[in-house]
Amino acid sequence: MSSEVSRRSIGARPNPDAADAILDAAASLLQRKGLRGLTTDAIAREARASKTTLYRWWPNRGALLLALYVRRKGSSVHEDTGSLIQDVARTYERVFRTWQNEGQLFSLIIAEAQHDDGVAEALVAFRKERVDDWLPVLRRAEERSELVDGADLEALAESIVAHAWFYLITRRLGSDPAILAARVIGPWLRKNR
Amino acid sequence: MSSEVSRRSIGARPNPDAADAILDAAASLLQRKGLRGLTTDAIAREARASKTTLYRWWPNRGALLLALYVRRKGSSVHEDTGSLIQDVARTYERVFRTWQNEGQLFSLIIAEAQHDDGVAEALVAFRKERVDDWLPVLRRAEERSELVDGADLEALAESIVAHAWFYLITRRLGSDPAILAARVIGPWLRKNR
Amino acid sequence: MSSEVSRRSIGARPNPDAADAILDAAASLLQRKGLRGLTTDAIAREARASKTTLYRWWPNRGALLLALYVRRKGSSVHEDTGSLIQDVARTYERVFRTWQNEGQLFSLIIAEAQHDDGVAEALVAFRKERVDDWLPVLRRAEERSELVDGADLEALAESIVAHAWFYLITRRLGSDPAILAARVIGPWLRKNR
Amino acid sequence: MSSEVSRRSIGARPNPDAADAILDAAASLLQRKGLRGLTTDAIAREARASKTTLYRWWPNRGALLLALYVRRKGSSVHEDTGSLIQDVARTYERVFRTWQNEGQLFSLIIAEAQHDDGVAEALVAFRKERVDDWLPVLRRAEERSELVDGADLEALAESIVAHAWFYLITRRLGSDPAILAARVIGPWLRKNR
DNA sequence: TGCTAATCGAGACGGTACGTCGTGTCTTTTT
DNA sequence: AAAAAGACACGACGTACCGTCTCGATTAGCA
Repeated sequence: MSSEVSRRSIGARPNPDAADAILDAAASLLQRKGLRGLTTDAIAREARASKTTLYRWWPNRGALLLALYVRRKGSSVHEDTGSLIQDVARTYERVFRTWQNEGQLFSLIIAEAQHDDGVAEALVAFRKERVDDWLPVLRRAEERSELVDGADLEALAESIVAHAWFYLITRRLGSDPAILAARVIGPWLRKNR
Repeated sequence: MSSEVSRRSIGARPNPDAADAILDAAASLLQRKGLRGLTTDAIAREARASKTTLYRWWPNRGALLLALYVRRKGSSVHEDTGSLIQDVARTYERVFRTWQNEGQLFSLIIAEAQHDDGVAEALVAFRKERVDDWLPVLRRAEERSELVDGADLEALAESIVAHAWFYLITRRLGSDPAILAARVIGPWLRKNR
Repeated sequence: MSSEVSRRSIGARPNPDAADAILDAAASLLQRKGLRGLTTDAIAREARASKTTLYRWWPNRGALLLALYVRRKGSSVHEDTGSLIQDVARTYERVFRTWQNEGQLFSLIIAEAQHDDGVAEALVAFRKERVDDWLPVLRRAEERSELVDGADLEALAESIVAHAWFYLITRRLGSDPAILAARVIGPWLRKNR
Repeated sequence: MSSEVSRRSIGARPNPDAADAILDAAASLLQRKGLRGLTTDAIAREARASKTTLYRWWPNRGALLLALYVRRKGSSVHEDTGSLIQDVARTYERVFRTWQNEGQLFSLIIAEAQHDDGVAEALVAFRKERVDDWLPVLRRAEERSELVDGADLEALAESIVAHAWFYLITRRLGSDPAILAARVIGPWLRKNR
């Protein structure tokens, strides 16, 4: 927690500590109680904040969840092992491990996007980021001649991401990341290597 | 509606008419009022059923929504145009058109699955069905030598489904089905054809 | 239980065993679960009877409760110790002890009487019986010159019963029966004795 | 109604207007629809209050009914005619007249008290209040030497109340209040007056 | 002996109420 | 002016109970 005992007004301007405390509280609740515990009341209480403050920072629950997810996911740097299939496998492994804990949150955002256009737009943008993150890695693989000729790198990137999300949604985060990587990347790899 | 005026017990066993009437009512409400009108109270009232009956058939609202979705989507017979890429494109076209109206319902089910294990299981089973639906089509394509040697048909089937869901979630149902099909299937197709 | 394993039709006429079993079951449930467990569903299940049978014997829940109470209360013979105040005290003691277990049932009947005229009538008749039961005892006390001159025996009888019911309703069954008897009877007793 | 159009939060503390509005609504419903119309949903709707608010003020329906009864019965000031028997008679007359309309409500509370400890406690307290109300009146009668020597005033007060409740329960509100008063008070009165 | 009539257990059904929960808005009091 | 506090309206959810109904099996009495 960024502030322990109490947090008061800091005068006639918003107090960023409040927003932090709210996100911290939400994260803690998610860890301890799961999705069902992630209510606006509980978050505010946990943060020793008021719902007024919560709604001053985010227009609705979905926006808060998204902010929470973005803050928690951290950077999406992909490794460079020299082998695309290994890069993908390691990413799947890392992402699945993360999602074991908070994949629910991501699913919930998907749901929230149905009622809230703001969340929906943010989700669309988020997808694009994830896909774009892959492009440099894929270009290097292409330079190493790992890929079939004329491979559509964006399509491949999207496929990688789509499969990750698909496995999250269908609750198969326990799958072997290496096998999944092979299945997804396989057809894009040059045969005679 | 399967029965108009009244519907009574048919003895010491569930009356399928009741379940039908409830699904009919839910479908009608979805059409007329949208997702927000799909409350258990409203559905029961519309069906002239009691909530007891509704909850006898489905353990919670999510399960009912899934049943509704499954029933509405109809059979998933894939066409056989003699060209896999066209088969996939046509399916995407059909599915996206359906989802334009009730994709929300499906997204909602995904969300509901996060805090309801029953719905989650049903969703997992649903995925398997969708994937299995594709296998015969893919086998025929293989016999026609459309696919690269040693193609993992199940992986391909899963990829087809994963992309569809991914596009739904990221709100890109307006995308060109043919282009998407080409991107998904492309790398699995034999080159020298 | 009057019948152990199963109880079938005995032809084209009601089977009294069924009614017995239902009352037995109700009594057992009341003992074990209290008033809240005394639902028509639970009684039927406990009796291995069907609700159809239950409602064949009694038109509604109130009637069943009343039958149960009447059967359980047994005879209301009052003792004759030679002292009215002792007679009353012993009766209060016995009745309060009984009500410790099933006074709730009696209160429930009072409630049921509000919606059901049949139960109401039965309750009125029941009061009259209780009052009349006291008259012989009071007459003997009068002959022993225990009472003030010109005592209205019916009024006294009613007062005795009214106080018992009042203590039941206001949950004071733990009161000392002798003290209560003295308070109720006191003013009716001749002083110089 | 204490507030007509809208009623909002008045800060971080309960708004008594809400409770008032709820009781008003309940009273109105009782008048118009009778006991069966007195559902928590209907009361909340009529009061333009939320069920949350209703249950914030009273733990359950029974408690609300009791509050309603207490408020409606008004003050229990007993008249002082200079004659105890007349005071009692007039009170019986007034109470019986009131109960003609809402005795059901009181009976229902008695019933509710059987499976709700909160209501039970309230009912017990209510009895004590009613009994205590009588004590000043009885003391004045004693000072006027109306009562026999050494009369237990509390016992007498309780007897007065017990008989009233008894007559309510056994549906004899049509009885002559003067006769009843004479029967109840008679033995407590000094003879040679 | 085969037929008829009514009961029985079983449990689903319509209807209706209850009490809980979650969201987003509001107002007061304190800083 | 912003913060904590928490009450508020709205409205959904899932549970419980009552009294009615239909089924298939059962049994006694009549033909």
